[in-house]
Amino acid sequence: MSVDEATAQSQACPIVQVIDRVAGKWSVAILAATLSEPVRYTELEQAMPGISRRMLTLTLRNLERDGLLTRTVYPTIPPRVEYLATDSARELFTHLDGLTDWARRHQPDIIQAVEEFTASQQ
Amino acid sequence: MSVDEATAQSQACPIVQVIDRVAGKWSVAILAATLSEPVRYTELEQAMPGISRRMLTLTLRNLERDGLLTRTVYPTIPPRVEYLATDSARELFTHLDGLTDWARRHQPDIIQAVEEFTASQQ
DNA sequence: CAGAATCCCTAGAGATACTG
DNA sequence: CAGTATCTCTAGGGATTCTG
Repeated sequence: MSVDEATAQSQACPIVQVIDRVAGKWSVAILAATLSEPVRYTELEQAMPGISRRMLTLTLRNLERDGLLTRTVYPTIPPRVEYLATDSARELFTHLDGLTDWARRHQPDIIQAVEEFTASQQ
Repeated sequence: MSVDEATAQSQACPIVQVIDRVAGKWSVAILAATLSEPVRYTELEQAMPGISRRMLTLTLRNLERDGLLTRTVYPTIPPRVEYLATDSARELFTHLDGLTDWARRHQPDIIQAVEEFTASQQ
């Protein structure tokens, strides 16, 4: 691939779109938690140690907006809201497996590269 | 996968590590441009329309630090510096193809989902 | 040519308190 | 229970200027 081709591809690049959609600090974790079964708001809050209500709600809204998550409200008292990943999100996750493998295989290399680089900067 | 399993996986999650490494605004584009041949600093600057020198240098340094890019200095006058993606980065990119396919296939769905969601918020 | 240094501004994210 | 509403802080990123 030439530099120009790379540039053109990067502009409307599908990969960039995927990354943008999933780059949030909690997005992947929340999707992973809702892949196989509906999960309630409070369950998610407990499953994500350290997340604030604000970020939980914001991330859920974004995922719902992008069609990666469905939000189902049961109008009971007290209210009950369940979140479930869509087929689209499940399919996305199958493609993430390749990346996961890469990360696992190259983790030592990366750590070493970072150490060497840091050392070379004194 | 249970909620707890998803949580545990998300903590030291390899996927999160990959995303963190590639989530920068210009990282993927720069890697793509240097995949097949060494590219000079100025060539990169011209190939990435809109990038500032600051971000170009910062992104290059991060990629170099993570072992995804090599930086070769030719001590000539004027100086000449070439950047080239490593094998590690090239292998990473093969795994990005799956994501690219997903993005291309689901682009219409996502656009529609966003439109419907926006509409439903009045 | 290939950067380093500086200033600034905004979006992402945390903490806390309030509510249908 | 499942959210809003504020306030705040930091890091990512842009614009501009300086230099070996």
